[in-house]
Amino acid sequence: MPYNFTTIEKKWQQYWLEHKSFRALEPDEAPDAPKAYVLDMFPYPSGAGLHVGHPEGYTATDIVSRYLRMRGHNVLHPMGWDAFGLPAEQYAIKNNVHPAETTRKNIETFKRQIRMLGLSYDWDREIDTTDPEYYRWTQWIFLQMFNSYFDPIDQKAKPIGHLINELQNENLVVGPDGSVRINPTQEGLEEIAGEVRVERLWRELTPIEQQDVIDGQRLAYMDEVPVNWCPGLGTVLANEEVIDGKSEVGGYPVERRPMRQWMLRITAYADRLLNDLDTLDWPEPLKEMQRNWIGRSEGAHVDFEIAPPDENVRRTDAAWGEPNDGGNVDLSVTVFTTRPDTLYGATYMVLAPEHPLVDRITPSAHRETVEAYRTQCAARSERDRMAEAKEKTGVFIGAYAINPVNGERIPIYIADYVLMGYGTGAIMAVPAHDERDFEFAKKFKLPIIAVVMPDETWLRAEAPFPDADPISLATAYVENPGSFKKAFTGVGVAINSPAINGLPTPQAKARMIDKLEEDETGHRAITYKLRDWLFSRQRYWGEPFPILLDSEGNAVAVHEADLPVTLPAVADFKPTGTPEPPLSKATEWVTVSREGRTFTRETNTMPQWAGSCWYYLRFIDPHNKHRFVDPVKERYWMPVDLYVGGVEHAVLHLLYSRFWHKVLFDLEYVSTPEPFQRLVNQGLILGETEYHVFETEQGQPVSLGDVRDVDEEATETGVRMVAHDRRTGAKLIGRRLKEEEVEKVGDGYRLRSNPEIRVDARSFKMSKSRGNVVNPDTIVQDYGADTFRLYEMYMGPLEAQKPWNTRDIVGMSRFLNSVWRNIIGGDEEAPVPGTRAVDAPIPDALDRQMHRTIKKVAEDITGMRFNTAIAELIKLNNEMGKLPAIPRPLAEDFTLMLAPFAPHIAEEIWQRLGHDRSLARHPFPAYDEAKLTKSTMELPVQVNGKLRDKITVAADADEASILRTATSAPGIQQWVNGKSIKKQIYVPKKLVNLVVG
RNA sequence: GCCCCCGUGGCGGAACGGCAGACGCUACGGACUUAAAAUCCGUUGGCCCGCAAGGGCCGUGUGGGUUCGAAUCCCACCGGGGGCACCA
Repeated sequence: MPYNFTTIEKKWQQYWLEHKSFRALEPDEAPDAPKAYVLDMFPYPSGAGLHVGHPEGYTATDIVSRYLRMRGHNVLHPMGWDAFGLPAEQYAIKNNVHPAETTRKNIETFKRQIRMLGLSYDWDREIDTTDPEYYRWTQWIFLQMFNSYFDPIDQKAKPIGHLINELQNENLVVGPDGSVRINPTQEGLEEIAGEVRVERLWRELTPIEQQDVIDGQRLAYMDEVPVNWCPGLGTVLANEEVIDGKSEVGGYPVERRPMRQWMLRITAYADRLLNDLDTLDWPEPLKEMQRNWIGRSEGAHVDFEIAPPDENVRRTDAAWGEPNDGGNVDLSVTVFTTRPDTLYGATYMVLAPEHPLVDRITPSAHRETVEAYRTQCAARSERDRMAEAKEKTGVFIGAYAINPVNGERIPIYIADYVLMGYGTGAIMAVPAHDERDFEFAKKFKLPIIAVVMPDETWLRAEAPFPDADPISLATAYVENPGSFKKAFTGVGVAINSPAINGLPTPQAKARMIDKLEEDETGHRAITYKLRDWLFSRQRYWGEPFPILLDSEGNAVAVHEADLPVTLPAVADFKPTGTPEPPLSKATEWVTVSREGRTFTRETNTMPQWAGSCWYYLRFIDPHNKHRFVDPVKERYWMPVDLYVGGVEHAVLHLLYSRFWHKVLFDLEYVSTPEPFQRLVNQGLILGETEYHVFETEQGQPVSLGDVRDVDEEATETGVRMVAHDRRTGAKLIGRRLKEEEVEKVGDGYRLRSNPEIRVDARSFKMSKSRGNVVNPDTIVQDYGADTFRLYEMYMGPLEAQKPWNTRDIVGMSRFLNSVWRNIIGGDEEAPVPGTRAVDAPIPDALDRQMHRTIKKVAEDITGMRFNTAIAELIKLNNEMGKLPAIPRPLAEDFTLMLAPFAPHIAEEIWQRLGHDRSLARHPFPAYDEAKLTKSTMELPVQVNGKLRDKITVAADADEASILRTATSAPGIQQWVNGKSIKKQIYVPKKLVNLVVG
């Protein structure tokens, strides 16, 4: 008779809520308890409700939280809603419901589902990012960024007032591009003799220039950047949402157009975001993803002078194009390279099509072709450019640059394989030693000069002829590297490079940089792939910016006292059809008068990620009306000790919130440089394994070996598998098979009805269109929350990707029923519930096992190895089942150990064992070291590494006697007789290995 | 193309360089039942010898290596998954 999980689970969920069993104590309430901040990535409450992936991570942190509470920790374990975002808004537009309404309903559903799992959240700390009381502080943090700059001296954020001081004191100066840098001469710029002065002092600027410098340094700033604008949808789209120049949704054309957008200066933090990864206890692959995303490259900036387009044309001639600078300014292009050692091999230069210098240096004869090419590039989105990456395109612009190391005139091209957004938007092309340059040079018949000698293996592999003679290989490479199959991009020895000949690549790089710095034609430089974060969206359902714009479009901060800037409750939140955000239609809201002047509000909103950048701080002090978080509480709780969530946020949320946190740290609002000390990624739960046979249109099955290009294809009703016949190329359709139609033979699955035919077996990501989504509601209804929790934790390692298998759930259900039967016994409906617990000592063997289990379960919970912890509990329960009655201490300790995993049934058993208080804060059982060992031990004995017998010896026996016992063991004789024992190995308490020969 | 992770029974998965397959599922056999389901008990990597008790051989994607000893460490290859992708 199964226990009644429905009643029991409802009862205890209500009990926990009423008693606030999981309330996190304030710092002064728990002066002696160690703190633990255990956090889940809070969900976006979508309309679909919870899927089985959510409870995986939530149960894991719940087990850890419950365990730590039982170990006397003061645990902060909160839950909230990341509720701003596009899906609610799309749904709202389609169905004409206000997004606030859908969001409210979705949160309700999520909350009900999460509560039904019995998770030990402190519900008094629930937060919702769309609540004005929450987003006032999101806006407040934005204002801190708006009012801060990144100080180049101390490499940290500081209030903007400090910037003005430093400029006035001339510790900082202004560069020609308006950037701020450290004053290169402490005495003043006039000291740089004979040089063209590029930096300017604060006092040399006009007030308007001064304001521009300030605005240009803010961590939150406005800038004109090219975006994907889709007039059909009336919004900008991310690159991922654009396919073949059309919108993914609706197929409307998309244009690239520059728009004035809010940006956050995350690039200033690139180095710290990179370096501090080393201090974090995060999965290495995830750190690697962030490292790649930041993409730090070391190399050099090299300046190339621009030569006149023709020997006979002077720089002042009209052929230079506009503006005419009178010949007084040197025209030069700076390139970034990671291989300065290949500078002698630079045979041409490539600029990004959008490079600003192109207009100035293209002679009139080439204007038309250049413009045509630029238009062609602009019409294509970044994504298309990547898709067509195989074929190199570009045009010669009619100008030349001078290679600074050898004075060679090299032609300048524009090509879209050079990106304006990376490095300087210009490269020196070294076709012999760069794949892309190699391809481009071959297509445009440009010279290829070898300047690095590859090793012989490479030469032999890539040579155009099968010659094996090393000398002729090397000669051939020097004479004609273009005839080889590809460019040599590895490290070798410098050749054809007078300044560095004979040097291995690393030294050659260093020497070349030194030379460039001596000649003042270049310097050491570091570049990042990371770009500043485009932070504004033309949407309704997001946080409004706390920004006013004056008549010139200059941004002014809203006073802190006027926060929050609430989202106006408009009826019309649909896109305007122009780049104007929907909020611009809220005319009353938009116009603001302040101090006698009229302003308009910024009508863009913040992106989905804003609210999640700092929510972990608000959980610490969710009801504070005066600060975003109280500093005393912040110091107590931070950092987050354990953070669990999916890997999909690796370079989004997890990078963004580290960045915000560092800004807050620099401004001394938080006490730790990093927010999340330990992070664990839960693996994806896939749908049940599916079997497909591929068939021709006539229904003829084709074996998997004769099939190629297996893929998925969307249909009106869902998704199907498709493939092509390897020989005929005919299209094949996958037919889903029932499990019993399939059998495993050898290394694959075959049709039971026709073993000739091999079939496809795999699991897919759960998706609505595939129809393989499992709803947690059903599982909880059929088996109960405790069984559901156990099943998800027992599936395998938390981090691993693993397929769902409903059939397996019954195992956990049986386990809990068996526990119930063992400790409680027969009828749980009895008026005075009895138990099978008796006051008797635990039998020795079982006592040892119990102590081993306590040790193992405790270690496994800390190490997040829940599957093996549960296996251990099952084993102990199986042993308990063999007893006529359960000794009370065993029943109690077992129940306490089970509690973090299956809290409802554990509480119920605990109560029936005669306790009138929840076990939530009852001490977790402790194990006795002395009970872990036996007086005798069993040792395996190997001969030549193969197991041949086992011996039983005293636990404290010495090595000599153990070896004596081992060599004389009965099962060993036949293997050593007539042979000499060459070596005896005894691994203490592990095994004996005899080497004979 | 580059980077990262992973290949163990019919399935999910255990195993500080030291007894491979813990634990669960499935399947099979048995008990209970008029019967079925549910439940409970037993067996369950493959091959071979033996009536049996028992014993032997082979086995962690493939091939090599290090080691007294390798699923575990190293090299190469094959297969799967993920990330980045014209990043100079």
